[in-house]
Order: sequence, then structure tokens, then C-alpha cells
Amino acid sequence: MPNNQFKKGELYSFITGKASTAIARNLQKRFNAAGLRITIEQWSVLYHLWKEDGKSQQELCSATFRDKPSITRLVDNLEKQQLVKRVPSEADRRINLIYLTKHAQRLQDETMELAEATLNEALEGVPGDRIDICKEVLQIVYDNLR
Amino acid sequence: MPNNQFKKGELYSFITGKASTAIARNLQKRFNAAGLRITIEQWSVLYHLWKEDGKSQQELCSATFRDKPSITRLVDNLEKQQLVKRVPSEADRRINLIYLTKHAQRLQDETMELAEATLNEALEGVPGDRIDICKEVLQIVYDNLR
DNA sequence: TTAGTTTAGTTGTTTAACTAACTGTATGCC
DNA sequence: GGCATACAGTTAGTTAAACAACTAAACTAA
Repeated sequence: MPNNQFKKGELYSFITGKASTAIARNLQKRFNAAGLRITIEQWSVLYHLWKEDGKSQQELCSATFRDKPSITRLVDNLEKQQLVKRVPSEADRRINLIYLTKHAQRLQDETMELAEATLNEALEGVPGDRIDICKEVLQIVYDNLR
Repeated sequence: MPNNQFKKGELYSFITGKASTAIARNLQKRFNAAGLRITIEQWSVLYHLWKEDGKSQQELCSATFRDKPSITRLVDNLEKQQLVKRVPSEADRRINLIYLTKHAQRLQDETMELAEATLNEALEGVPGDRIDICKEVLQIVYDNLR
């Protein structure tokens, strides 16, 4: 059966992403309260560098689902805050490799704990198997539209 | 059982809302392709006015989950494009009531069809009962954090 | 009635997203 | 080698979000 049987009223929240907006705001507040002067968008870049340092800007584009100008400016701002450093690739001089500074390395544990706290608050009362289904649906949505 | 049993890897997508970003971009492209010069954010304001015309800016804040400055500027831009009109309330002169113009009324059917098309594409292959669960989880997340 | 408070909306500043146009480097092909 | 093309990243301009500070109107309580 086709799935245009969802009701019109459901349309809005899916499109506007109220849930993920609420999550992002909650985490940003936690960062602010902890005196961390980084934005969620900056954190999302650091997140992928913590997983693997020295990614190119292009790789950060794919990883964070952002376009090139967005990454240029995020890296600009992260560099101003001395959290990352652009290093031209030896092999291909078009490429910048982005490396974490010591300062940014130290942010990992604290911010990941805050992120987990936000998710625990967000998902309170939701059984694990429902979270899994939700996650799977969102992954399919992402794959369908990418 | 507590639900901090979700794996770290799941953390990122929930927070960054990649799925809703993908949905919004897809719908924006459909608007552009149809020659409609409105943003998703503007559409989200119109959406609530189509449901009930003449809302105050404050009511639009709650409905769209945006803050007051955001609504001020969205209404500014919608007014520039002759899509809405600010009308000072007779009863309380602090309040602006926002009314759709004829032009905006005509946009409803076309944009709603495009939004449904986006959601059909996004949710292709997802059984209806899984969509329901996903929607419920996102609603709980929103309620938990609001 | 008037002083203090709340409410509705606006303005200013910084950060980010999107599009388009641009620079510089690498690659592929003849 | 030289030219076309593709690729990595930057710059410019518009729209939007978050936060703080502000104006004006309405309410409250002495």
C-alpha cells in the first residue's frame, strides 16, 4: 500500500524538525551553562574530527551534511577560536587537512557527556525498541532523499 | 531500565537532525522548481495562518516554535512579498494580527501538494505503523525538552 | 492615580545556510 | 606540452536563528 495515508496534520512536524530543534537548543544551553563557547554546528565538526583527525574540508562536508561554504566558515570560526588548524595537504595542494588543537582535544569528554545528558532527557520514557525503530525510519528518510 | 543504553554512534544523527534537514531541503527545491519564491521558514508561518488566519505574532511564535525576533523578521519578509499584512488589534494595541493576502491564500493548495510529495518520497518503503511509532517518539522528545 | 510589573513586538549583533560566481590546483587526453 | 575539464576551497549576498537590550501598551495593586 502507498504511504500517502498519513494525515495532513502530521505533515508539519516532520518537515520542520521540531524534535531535533528542541534537542539542539537543549544541548546548546548545556554548553552555555558549562561556559563552553562553541555552537552546536561547530561541535558537529569537532565530533567528526574526534572520530578521525585530519579530515579534508570536503570530507567534513559529507560527514556533517553541509555544503562547502558552510564548512569554510565553520572552519574559519573554529580556527579563530584556536580549536582547529588548517594544514595544506602535501600530496594535493588544493586540499586543506583540518587538525584539532590540544584545546579542542580536551573538549571531547565534557561535550560528549553533555550530549548524552541531552539525549537521556530527550528520550526519557521511550522504550529502547521504539528508539531503534525511530532511528531506522529517520535513516531511511535520509537515504531516500540524499 | 534507563535508556542510556543507546550506543554512542546514534548520538550524532539525533542531535543534528539530518533527516529533517533533508526533508526541508527537498521541499525547498520543489518550491524553487515550481517558481515559488518562498522559504521553508516562511511557508511554516503561512501553514499556521492557513489553519487559522489573523493570529498574533506571539501565537505564531508558539505555533512555529520560534522566538519573537525570528517571527518579527519572517513577518517583515512576508509583508515585503505581499503575502501577509500586519493589522493592529483593536482590543489591545500591543498586538499585531497577521492576515493572509489573496496571493498567499492561493499558495496553499500548490505548496501542500509539494509538501505531500516530499513526504511521500521521504517515507517511501516505510510501513505506516513504523511511521506512527517514529512520530510518537519525536512527539515525546519534543514534550520532554520543551 | 501612579508606580511597578508583565506582555507584545522591534532592533542590533553574531553565527550559520543556501546559491552563485570565483580562484587555484590537479587530471586526462590529444 | 597544452588545453579542457573536474575538483577543493573561498567570497559575496540574502535569509534565518539565538540572545540581549530596548519601546510601548496593558495590567495590578497600593
